[in-house]
Amino acid sequence: MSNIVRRSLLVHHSTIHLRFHSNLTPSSPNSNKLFVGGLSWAVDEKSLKDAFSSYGEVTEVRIMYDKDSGRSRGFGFINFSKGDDAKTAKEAMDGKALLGRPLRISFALEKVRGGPVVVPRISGVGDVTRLNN
DNA sequence: GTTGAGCGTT
Repeated sequence: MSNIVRRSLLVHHSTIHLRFHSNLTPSSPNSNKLFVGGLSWAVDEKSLKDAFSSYGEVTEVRIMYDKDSGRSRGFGFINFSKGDDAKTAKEAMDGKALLGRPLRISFALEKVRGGPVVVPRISGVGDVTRLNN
């Protein structure tokens, strides 16, 4: 009888270990940067800074605007001087409404340009003999 | 004139 050809999945899963920041749930006040979402399209940096500067010293407030329309994308970033204040502001303003729209605050992911980019080193794939050494 | 979850440039 015909034998069911077993799919030889001997390809393992390679040894690609994608290491993220090992923190998929940024609930740690280790970062002083807060991600603010759910912002109204009428909210500006001044309003945010004015609303968050009351909980701590805001050193940086950045709202992402669209390059086509020039309207705010509805999210921004707030940089506090202390992570503790950021956590306080987060726990304090998260869920609250600003300009008629509820805010969604969470710790921002450190997007660093030219940061520690983890290069997946593929090993055991073909006869790749040290192409990257 | 609109829309509605998300993660950004100097």
